[in-house]
Amino acid sequence: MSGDDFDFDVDSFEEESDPLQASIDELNPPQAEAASHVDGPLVVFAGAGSGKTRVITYRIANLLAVHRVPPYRVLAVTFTNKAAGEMRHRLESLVGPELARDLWVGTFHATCARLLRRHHEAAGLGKSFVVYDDADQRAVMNRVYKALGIDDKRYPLRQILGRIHKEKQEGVTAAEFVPGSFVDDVVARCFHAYEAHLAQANAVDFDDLLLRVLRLLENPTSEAGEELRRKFRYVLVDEFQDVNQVQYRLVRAFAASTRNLCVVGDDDQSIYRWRGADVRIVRNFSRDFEGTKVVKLEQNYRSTANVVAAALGVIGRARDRIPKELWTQNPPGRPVHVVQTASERDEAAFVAEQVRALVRDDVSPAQIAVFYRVHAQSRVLEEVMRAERLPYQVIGGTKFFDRAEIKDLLSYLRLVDNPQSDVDLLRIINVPPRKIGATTVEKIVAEADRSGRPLTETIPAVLETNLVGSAGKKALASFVKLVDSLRARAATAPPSELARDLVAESGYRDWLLADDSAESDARLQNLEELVGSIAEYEAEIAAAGELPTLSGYLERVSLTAMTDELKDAPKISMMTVHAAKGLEFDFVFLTGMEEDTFPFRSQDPSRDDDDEEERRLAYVAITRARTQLWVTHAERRSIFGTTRYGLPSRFIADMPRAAVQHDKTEASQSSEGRFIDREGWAFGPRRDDGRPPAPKLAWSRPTPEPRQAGERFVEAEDEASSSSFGRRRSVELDPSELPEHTTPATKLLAGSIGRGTRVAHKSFGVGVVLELDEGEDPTATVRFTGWTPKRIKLRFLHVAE
DNA sequence: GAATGGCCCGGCTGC
DNA sequence: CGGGCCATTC
Repeated sequence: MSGDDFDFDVDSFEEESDPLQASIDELNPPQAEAASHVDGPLVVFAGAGSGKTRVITYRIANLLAVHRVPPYRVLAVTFTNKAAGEMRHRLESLVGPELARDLWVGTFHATCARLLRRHHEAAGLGKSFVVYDDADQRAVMNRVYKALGIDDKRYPLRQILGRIHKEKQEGVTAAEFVPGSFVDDVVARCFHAYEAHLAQANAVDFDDLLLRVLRLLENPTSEAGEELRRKFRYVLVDEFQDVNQVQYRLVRAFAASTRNLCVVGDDDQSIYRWRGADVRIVRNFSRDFEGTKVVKLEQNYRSTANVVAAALGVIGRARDRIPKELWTQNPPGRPVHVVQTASERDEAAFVAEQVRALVRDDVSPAQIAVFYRVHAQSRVLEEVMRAERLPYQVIGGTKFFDRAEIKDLLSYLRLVDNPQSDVDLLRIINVPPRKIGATTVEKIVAEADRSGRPLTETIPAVLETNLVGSAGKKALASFVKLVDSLRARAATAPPSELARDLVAESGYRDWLLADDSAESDARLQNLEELVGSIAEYEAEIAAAGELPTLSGYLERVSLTAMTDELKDAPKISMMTVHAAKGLEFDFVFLTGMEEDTFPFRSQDPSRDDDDEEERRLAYVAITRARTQLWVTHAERRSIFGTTRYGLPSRFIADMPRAAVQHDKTEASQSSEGRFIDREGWAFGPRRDDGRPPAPKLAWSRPTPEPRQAGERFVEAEDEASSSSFGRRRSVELDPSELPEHTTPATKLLAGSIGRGTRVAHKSFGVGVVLELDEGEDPTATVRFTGWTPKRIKLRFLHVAE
């Protein structure tokens, strides 16, 4: 990629720049300033909903169109791949697809991965290096523990790994690490061994992606470093409040030659301290860079005045803020609804009821979001959404790429791509079972550790010796043959084809087929889906005029944030508050607003909880809402097997009374709501503000249904049917019209239900009978759409038409 | 050597 | 509550 002599098609360009000028004129004065002040350091403090994205895109468009900067000399760092995609998309319509395509837009990790591929040699990596994720790191460390004889009980692996991670985020390498305590000696030994294993495997972890580029940049004698230092003329970083030390050093190094560095952030929205982010970096930016221009965007265009007021109430009590005042001209809108619910089920039922009402009023589900503090809270919400037939998608959490079969297939692919990757080899060497047992594997690993060579090289060597028996040798030899043939195929076939063949040739397909269960069926489908996703990738890359590669696909998989999965399908989005950063929705439900849940309190006393960060997190959550916000809290919540009785979150009390309306579900029977006053005093519900008392809400049934003795069946069913959504309407099936405790089921059913009968359950919807257990109390095993098969007594079922 | 069942432990946020 | 690990059994 050479020089500045980039040739523009000026004529076609002029036409495009007119709408650009028109749009810049629409910006308010500080926005326009931030977009057009292009030279020298600039920090933009962009309040929530202040039109930040707009400013950034116009700024870039301005650089390209007015200042004629070649696009490949502009680097824009975003927080998620999705944000990068959106930015590119917007720029396409501003400056045209050709220019937008050559911009460097991406996350720190994606950008560094791309640069490393280009400069892998200088960075000391093989061409097909792989990126090890969390699980891979643990696998490596497991092996290190075994080799060094370290006791996992005394030194929990996670803790040691976490420590190494923390050091790397500060830019500390194994060589530079100075042990300061007894435990640190263990950390140091593991650190060295861990790095050695990664190097041997031609692998990097997430931290390495950044560190290795940084090392190049900061090496004055490296040619690649010199190239990188001159590469970008303009550097722009979004969500700057969440950068860590390494990222900051990267940014500074990229911008060192020109000082054209623009950072955009909001210290009030800094929510990744636990990941090494340091708010002080954005706060001190203008001190670090002499002559920094400071712009503050303080007008909120996104939310109603009530939502803004609630958000300000929460963030106003934070310490250490850069002084700024968010304001809005928007109409007040509806008050923020704070709703007390009885339990997490009641809470979920309430959310579902409200969502249903919105959808009935023609609100697109895509404009509705449900937030929670931790993923564990999503399960109940999901169950109710499914039962209610409400279209939803969960962002993040353990999903597709965490499934065993997907990881297996990916491991095969990674091993084919990078023979040195021991973690991957170990994962699949006996999956499907091919008679290479634990003992054999241990021997090979020991030999590899002894010789310091990757397993791929060790296995053929072992075959020459008598370390393993003849049966083991035979099994190993056929495994080697398999991998070799796959690798040969990879040289010619496109990745998706390779993957498809792999499923068959590895024996994986037969292995799953042999197990004739519904589950293995689903796993096979998952594999097909993965193959499909590879094909999708190929089509996409080909459309961009590039060559799809296995490495490229694998890298995309490892770097794709879960938030990025968010499709624009008309579905309700459910996600953690962290994942919600940078997004906005018309209608937002913020759930689990109880002390200890949000603000979150860790069970682990050694972890210092950070109340300030929790507060900022709450601020982020609230400011995602455009039109209306519901804040729900439950009196009791089952979490990790125990029931917790929680007081409403302190953040609720921090919202100004005038902006908030308090309600309760009927199932919430507690005498009075208890709110923690700012001074810590409890007082009653806030009905003293001149508003009439909230109407009785109708989403919960008046009295809980009497539980009949001996009615316990499958636990989930029991809970579901006694929860408050039993009478909810649903689209395909209307349970409210089903008699609740009719006998017909049992009587009728005896004759009319059998294998394959379509039946209905008031909570699970429609399903198919897999098996019938006739007896005293006939029970059927039923598979409902979207659920794992459940055992249900016939009297709770009805024949579906 | 593989499959299955019990038990213990961790338990958040994520590139 | 659920995943991962280990011991037991086939």
